[in-house]
This record gives sequence, structure tokens and C-alpha cells, in this order.
Amino acid sequence: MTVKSENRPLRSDAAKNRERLLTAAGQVFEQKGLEASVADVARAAGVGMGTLYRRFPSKEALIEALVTDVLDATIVMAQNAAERTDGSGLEVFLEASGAYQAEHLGCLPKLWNSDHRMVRTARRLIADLLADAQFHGRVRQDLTGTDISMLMWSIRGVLETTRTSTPDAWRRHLDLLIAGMRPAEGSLAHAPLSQGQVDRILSPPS
Amino acid sequence: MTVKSENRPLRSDAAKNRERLLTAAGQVFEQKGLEASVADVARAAGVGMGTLYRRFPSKEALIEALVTDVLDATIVMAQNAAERTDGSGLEVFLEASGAYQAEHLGCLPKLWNSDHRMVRTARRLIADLLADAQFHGRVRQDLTGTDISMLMWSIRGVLETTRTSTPDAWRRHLDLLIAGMRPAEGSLAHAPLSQGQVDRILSPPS
Amino acid sequence: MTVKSENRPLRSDAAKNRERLLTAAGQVFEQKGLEASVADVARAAGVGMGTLYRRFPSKEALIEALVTDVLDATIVMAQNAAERTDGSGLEVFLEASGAYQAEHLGCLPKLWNSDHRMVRTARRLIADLLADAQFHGRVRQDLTGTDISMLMWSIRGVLETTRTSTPDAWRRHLDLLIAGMRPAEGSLAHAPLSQGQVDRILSPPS
Amino acid sequence: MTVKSENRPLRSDAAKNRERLLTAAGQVFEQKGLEASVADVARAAGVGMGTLYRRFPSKEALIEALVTDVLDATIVMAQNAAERTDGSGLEVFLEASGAYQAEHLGCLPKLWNSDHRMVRTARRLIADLLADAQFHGRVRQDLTGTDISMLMWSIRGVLETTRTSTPDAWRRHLDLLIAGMRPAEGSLAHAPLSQGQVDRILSPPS
DNA sequence: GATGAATGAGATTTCATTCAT
DNA sequence: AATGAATGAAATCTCATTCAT
Repeated sequence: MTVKSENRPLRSDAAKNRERLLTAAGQVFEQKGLEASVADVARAAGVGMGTLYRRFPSKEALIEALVTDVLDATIVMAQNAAERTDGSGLEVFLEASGAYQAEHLGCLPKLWNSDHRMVRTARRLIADLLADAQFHGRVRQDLTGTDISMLMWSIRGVLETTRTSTPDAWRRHLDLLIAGMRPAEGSLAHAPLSQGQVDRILSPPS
Repeated sequence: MTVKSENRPLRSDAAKNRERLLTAAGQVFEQKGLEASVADVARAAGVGMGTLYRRFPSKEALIEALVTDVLDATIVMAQNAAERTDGSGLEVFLEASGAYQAEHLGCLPKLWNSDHRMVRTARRLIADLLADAQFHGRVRQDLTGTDISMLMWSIRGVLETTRTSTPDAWRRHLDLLIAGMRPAEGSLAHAPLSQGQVDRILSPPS
Repeated sequence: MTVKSENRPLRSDAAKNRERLLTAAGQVFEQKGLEASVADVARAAGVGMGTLYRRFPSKEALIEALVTDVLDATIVMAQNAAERTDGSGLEVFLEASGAYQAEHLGCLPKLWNSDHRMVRTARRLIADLLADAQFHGRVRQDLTGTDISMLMWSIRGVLETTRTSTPDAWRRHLDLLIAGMRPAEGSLAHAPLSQGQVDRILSPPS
Repeated sequence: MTVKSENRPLRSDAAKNRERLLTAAGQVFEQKGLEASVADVARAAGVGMGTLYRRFPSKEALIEALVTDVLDATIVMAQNAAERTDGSGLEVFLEASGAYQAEHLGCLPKLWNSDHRMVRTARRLIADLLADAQFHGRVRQDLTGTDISMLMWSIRGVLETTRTSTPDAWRRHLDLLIAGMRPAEGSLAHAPLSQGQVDRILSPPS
């Protein structure tokens, strides 16, 4: 499900190196956390440091590429979920996206944290899923897109702690979250975040 | 709400420095994350490096002291909440503890993550609050203590991202979580974590 | 007489740096003692700290490499001395090894102190030299290999103090030691150390 | 056998602290080497750092005081040995002084290394013992006082390695040294050090 | 006079990044 | 284009010495 965002196609061996590096980075960061050294990544990928730095100009760029891959996949998952016609798309998406994240823990700490171009795309798709779920009466009317953003952070929080020992723990938590989303008497006590607030969270005015 | 666990009382100047260091550490780690250097902390506290290391034998110990302070406070909050007689103690506690964490973001990434002695104390108190809430019919019967543990990780996840820009965002998320805890038809799709699983998460067999 | 024990050969520039580091370390430690900083060594070698630590994973490893070089040479000297057919090999060896140590003072304090694999090899060769010398009647019968071990510690003791000012002083002391080894009436008042005792000295049971 | 060299007598509690510090320093340095921290010494002596620094202006001074104590005792031992009328004084002295050093390992590395005022006193006494031994024909005529100096460094070298595990090993080595000192055919191959050379060793022209 | 807390320079070690081969 | 050696700034931690209590 890895996707290249480059315009010019890479030479095939170069592309292969890129894949190997990303796979290795995912595994290494999953095991040792993002503090793992780039040398570890290069070794795991079986390439030299120079090759790594030829593909990715910095460690940060390498991590961002991992994030991009996950976002890419997320968008696809949202699009697939949109094909549901009974309003269950949102739930299907949340479960698919949770599963995908559980298998790509390497970049978890940076996920849903930065103002990635693709985050906005994903957000629009998710907003549609939410509207559809509300239209079908599957979730309460007072939910907004920003609530779903928080929900992603929430799942990430669970995954961060349960990562290794209990890789399916997040599913139980998602059950609880979905239960909370179901229509019910009254409305939530606090107002939702505005979209602008979330924007400011992701790219602080500095 | 800071509490000394030492046996011998510290000399007054030493105690003052200890407080200054913890405060400074909280602020520095809140701003720069736990990767901030201890030199930064010492400078912020206005003391030399040696003083920091006299009080805390390692960076890790310094962080743990921050965690301990939060856990200490959490236990007190749980005890206070237990005085509610209408089963609302759990909710009161979650809201109080969320507010406290939002003001002590410095040690967030290590919170609810390690097998601290006090975590077990807190867990017992929380289990009582949960049982009381269930007894009064305020929350669904199929919840267990481990669900509340995950709920804490979840809130931490939200706080981690919203920390600076939107310090109250977590409240809205807690609304959703509490809504999910309310009694409802059927039971959650997945089985809860066993206590043993959570134990293994916090202190992995290595 | 430096010998690489690595399996894969080093790239030429790396090998050159390795040599430069060992030479520099020998000189710096000789002048300032083993407490000299590794930064001093790196500077003397004209390389960065990172290079030093790429070659030697710790200061201790660097020192051990110096020791290994000396032991390597010592073994060769013992083997050469073994070609003597008149029983003078032991004396030839002691004088050669003394001279070599006098020129490699850098690692003196760690020499003959640790349970290096090569120490055991050297010990066997020296035991042969001793037996041969005894067979030819050049040294007293009640000497044992452990006496020669002590003799090495003894020469090291003299070198430690006379190192800089009087680099040949040890020769006079060796004269005295050899005189003491010559056959004579009676036997030495105290029993020799057992091999086990020396083993325990070099690798204490902890 | 500890001796004060101060002119003005110390107040009794001050003197007691001095003793406690020296005893503690001896033990700590014996166990951990001279790299042990002064805080370790202060703790072992049961006094504060301030007290230590009131008695001894620096770590170096503390070590020198240990050395002074040993030299003091050495002089006494040399004087006692001088009462022998059969020329055995030198041997008696060497054995007594070896035993004393074996029990005061704390300052071993600095012993016989520096140009202490008392070293010259000791040296004169030892020269007398040597002359007497030579007069009685117990040791060879071509020995000089500087040979005995080297002999002390030699024993120190043995003690440095055998310190803990085999506290009596040096006795066997002294047997060998004494055997080497006995009158024999011919003379030692190399010339002895001059007194000036030894002086330069102990206080290098810098 | 004694205490032990505070200091800060300096030691070892790591690692993102660059560059010679 | 690929390799991995070199770099050196920065991090954690120690410890001889000073100084407030």
C-alpha cells in the first residue's frame, strides 16, 4: 500500500532502495522508537549512509515519508469506506485505519501531528463519512469533524502504550468510542473544537 | 500538591532547589519535550548541573519524580472523588485528573506507561469508583478497570497533540468517552483486556 | 609490530587512522598517564572524536588495543627467544621484552594486569623458556612460572617510575633479578605462588 | 605508627578528625584506587567535606599525608634495623618495609615517586644499612643506594598487581631480590644509576 | 568549627550529516 | 550512484573545590 508521491519516476534500483529504506525505517522505529539512529536504519536496509541521504535529505524527511505513506493509505481507506451506502462507512473507516496504524507503528508519534497537505484531503473525506453516518442516524448529530480528529489522537494514544504487548487493545477502545458516538439524549457538555483551532494545533503560529 | 517521599527532611535550601528543579523541569519538558537537555532544566531552575544531579541521580529519576508528583495528586483526587455517594465519583475523578494532567504536561509521555508502585494504588481506587458507578447504573456493566486504563492513555493521546494551542480540548473528548460509558443495549464488540495483559504492557517481560 | 585481529580488512584510510590513533594514544598516555582524555588522543592523532569511537568503542577498548599490541609483540619475542639452544632464551626474552615495554609505556599500568587471552599464550611460552633455562643449569631449579610473572610486574614497577628521565634504568634492575635467578645454595624462603593464585589475581572472582 | 609533622599541636578533636580522615582515605584508596572521590573519603570518615578541606587543602595534600605517614614509619623501621650488628639490617628493613607497605596500599602509586624531604632522610639511612651489609659480606660490593631505590619500585610493582588477592606474594619476590644481592662472581652487566639520575627522576627539571 | 549543598569545568560517548574513495 | 569513514557539536554525568547555613 506504499505509494510514491514523486513526479518523475525513479530508476528501478533507486526505487527499490527507497522501498527498502522505508520498510527498514518502519521496523527500526517501531522497535526502538524515533530516537533510533539513522545508521540503524541504513544497516537494517542493507545500504550505506550515503544512499539513505541521497534518497532522504534528512532524518526528518525520512520520517515524513513514513507518515506520508500512512496518510496515503488512510485516504484510500476513506475512499473505499465511502462506498458503503448504509452510513456505516465512518465505522468501517475507523476500524480499517486503526488496523493500518497498528501495523505501521514506526511513525506513530508524528502521526496526525503536523500540517500535512494530505491531512486536509483526509479530513474532507472523513467529514463526508461523518455526514453520511449522521444522515443515516448512526451517530449523534452534535458531532463534528474535529471530534473525529481527536478520536484519531485518542487511538494513537492507546496504540502508543499498548503497541508491542497487546496489538489489538485499540479495538476495544474503538468500541467505546463508537458507543459514545451513537445518538443519545442531550448533547455533549462542551462545545466542539472549531476547524480553525485544529488548524492552529497542527501548524502553530510559531 | 508536590510530596516528598524522602525519609530525612532536606535542608531548607536543598528543598527549595528541589522544588525549583521540578517546576523548571515541568516547564522545559512541556515546551521542548522530554528530549530537552538537563542543562536546559538546570539553567531554567537557575542552578548548576551538579545541583540537579545531587537531587536526582539521573535524568530518568528527574522525570520519574515528575510522574510521581502527578500520580500522588491523582491518588488524592481519586480518594476525594470516592466521597461522592451518587455514583458520580468516576466522572468527577476523570475530569479532575484530566485537568491536572493538562497543567502538568511535562511528563505526559511517561505517564501511565511504567509500572510505578503508585499506579497500582491508583488502579485499585479507580476500580472502586467504577464499581460504584456501575452500582448506581451510571455506566454500563460490561466495563472493566482495564477500560479505564485505556481511557487514560486515550486522554493522554489527545493532550499530547492539543497541549499548547487548545488546552481544554480534552474536555470535549472526555464527553465523548463518558457518553460511550453510559449504559446501552448490547455489549462492546471486543473483550476487555485482562488485568494481566495490562500488567505485561506496563512491565514487559523483556 | 602492530597486528590487526579484525576479520574484514579495513579500508586503507581507516587502517591509517587506526594506526595514527594507536600511536597517538601511546604517546599521550605515556606523557599524561591513562587519565589523559580521549579528546587529547583524538587531537594528537589529528582526527575527530567520532573517528576514535568508530575505531574503538570505548576508551577502555583503545587501551586494550595498546595492550594487545604489546602482548602480540611479546609473544613473538618469546618465540624468537625459544630458538636459542643454550638455555639463554629466557634471559634474551626478558631483555627484549623489557626494551619493548620501555618503548611502549602508554599502556604500562594495564600491562600484565588483566586476564587477556594472549597472556595465557605468553605464559606457556615463558614456562618453556624457564624449563629450558633450568635444564641447562642457568637458573635455579626452585623457580616457577609464577616467579617470572612477578618479575614482569617488578620491571613494570621500575619502568613506571623511571619512565621518562632514565629510560634504561630497568636494565640494571634486570641484572639484579637475573643474578637472583642463578643457581645457588638452598632455596628461596617462601613458597612460590600457585598458578591458580595468579589466575585469581588477574581475574578476581568478583 | 602515624606521626604528626605539624609544629603546633592540633586541638584534640581536630587531631581526631585528622586521624579518622587519614585512616578512611587509606582504606578507600586501597579499595577503589586513588581515583576514588574525596566525597567517598569524607563519608567513610564520617565527616563533612568542609572538615576534610579544613584539614587538607586539596586531595593531593591528603594523599601526600598518607605518603608522609608511610615514609615516617619507613624511617623508624630503618633506624630500628640499624641496631643489628651482623649486617642483616638491610634485609630486616626490606622485609619490615615491605610488610608495612602491604598494609598501606592506599598511597602505593604515589610512593617513592615524589621528591619528599623525608625520602632523602630515608635514603641516607638505607645507604648506611647497605654499607653495613656490604661490610659484613652479606651483599655484593657493586650494589649502590640507587639499586635499593629501584628495588623499592620493584616491590611496589608487585604489590600493585597482587594487592588484594595475594597479600603475601611480595615476600617471594623479595626472596629473589635478596638472592640477587648476595655476593657472586663478576659484577652486574650495567652500571648503577647515579644519585643525580634518581634525583632527576623524582623531581624532573620540568 | 562543622556540615553538606552548590558549583561548573571537563570527561566519555552518541549521532545527524558530509565527503573522500 | 553507492559506500561507509570522518566530523564535531551536544548530551549525560562526575567530582574537586567553595561557601552559605
